[in-house]
Amino acid sequence: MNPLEIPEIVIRRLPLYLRALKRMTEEGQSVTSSQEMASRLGISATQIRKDLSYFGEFGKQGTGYDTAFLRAQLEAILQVSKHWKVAVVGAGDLGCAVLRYSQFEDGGFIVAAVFDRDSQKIGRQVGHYQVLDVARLSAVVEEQGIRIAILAVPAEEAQAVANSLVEAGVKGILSYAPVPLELPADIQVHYIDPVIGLQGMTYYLSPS
Amino acid sequence: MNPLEIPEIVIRRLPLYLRALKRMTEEGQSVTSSQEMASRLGISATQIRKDLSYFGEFGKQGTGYDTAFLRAQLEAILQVSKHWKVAVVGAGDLGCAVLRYSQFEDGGFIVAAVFDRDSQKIGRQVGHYQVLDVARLSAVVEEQGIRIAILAVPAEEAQAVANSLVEAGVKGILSYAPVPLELPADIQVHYIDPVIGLQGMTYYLSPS
DNA sequence: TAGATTGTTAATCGATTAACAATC
DNA sequence: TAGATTGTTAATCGATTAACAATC
Repeated sequence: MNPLEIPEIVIRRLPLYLRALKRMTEEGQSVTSSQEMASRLGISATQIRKDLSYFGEFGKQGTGYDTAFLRAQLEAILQVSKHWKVAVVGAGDLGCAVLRYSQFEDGGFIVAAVFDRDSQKIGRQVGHYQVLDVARLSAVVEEQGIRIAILAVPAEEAQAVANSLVEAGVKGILSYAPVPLELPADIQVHYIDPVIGLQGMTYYLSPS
Repeated sequence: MNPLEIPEIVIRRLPLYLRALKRMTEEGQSVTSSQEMASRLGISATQIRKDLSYFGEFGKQGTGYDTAFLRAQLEAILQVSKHWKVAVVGAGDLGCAVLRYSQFEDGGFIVAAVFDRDSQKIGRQVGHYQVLDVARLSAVVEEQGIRIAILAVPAEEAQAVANSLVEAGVKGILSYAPVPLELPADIQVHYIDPVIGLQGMTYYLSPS
């Protein structure tokens, strides 16, 4: 089965399955079922089984799934069995919060470098990292073979920084900047914008 | 047309349209077209017109849309013409970054209270806010009529805090905690998890 | 008028789900 | 064996898109 044929929406659900399985293995639970995962995640059991079936047969009829095995399979599929180096651009409040957020490491990512353009911040220590001059971005990204970046710069700078990142070899960008980036089609981009999330909720709230 | 019939996926795109229109009006652009918005947002022009048509006829054939008018319409539809009070729970790195994030106010939200359970943090000043004891959460949320909360507490505490919030009258929760919340069906929940976002990208990256 | 662009219909495309044989 | 649960097919459901009349 050609991986290119797997719907992106399926791929986007796999990390949720993986997160649930991690928790189960950490809590010592060795077996689960599509039914149980479904009730935890609020996704139908059929959909979970269908999603997994794109990649292989991981369960046993009558029994369910071995949590550790399925977890390892999903980590392999998502390519997070090993850690990816990540560059963080922008050492403001948000960038710093990102640096101190331990979940990245658990999830398969290690911050390899932090950049800012503000001379006030360059050289400072944040968490275990020293903030580097964004002028060195290309050089460091290339040297270290960094493929993933987290963008935590103001909206006005986001496109320019994203361009530099891509030019330096970055293939995936997680952007916190509230602006749609224009990048080559082969670059993976994911946006995080809390305001967009909130505005999608207020529609459903009765007016106050 | 019954608002309940409008697909959620349509509602979720409206904030993106709104954001683009805001930018246009701020830049002095008075007219746009579905075509132009499409190319900015990476969404098809047909889809944008279809989405808008659920709510009315906002454009002029041959001309396009008045940016200020359409912006105002979308703000009304999404109910963000006025500001919503928001409670932030958790005054760690992430909570503090949220407090200093100016986009919320532009987007229609005002932080009305900040809570933490750590006595080290209670009473401290963060941005313009004083951190309150989470024990006072119910009382303050009820008093102030707060309907929306941002959850920035550790995974283990998230469900319990969410329960308190809902009991106190909160109807929408934006959660940064990496755990699926179990809440009544009428409560709006939106999750933000950067790790989930990154793991959905690594699938597509060639192994390093 | 000619050109542009909307709003909408119908066709297409894709995702979800119900049902069930296989089998542990 | 009986009960449980998988993997998969086919049917259903829903979202996107192509096409175009309406009209500014």
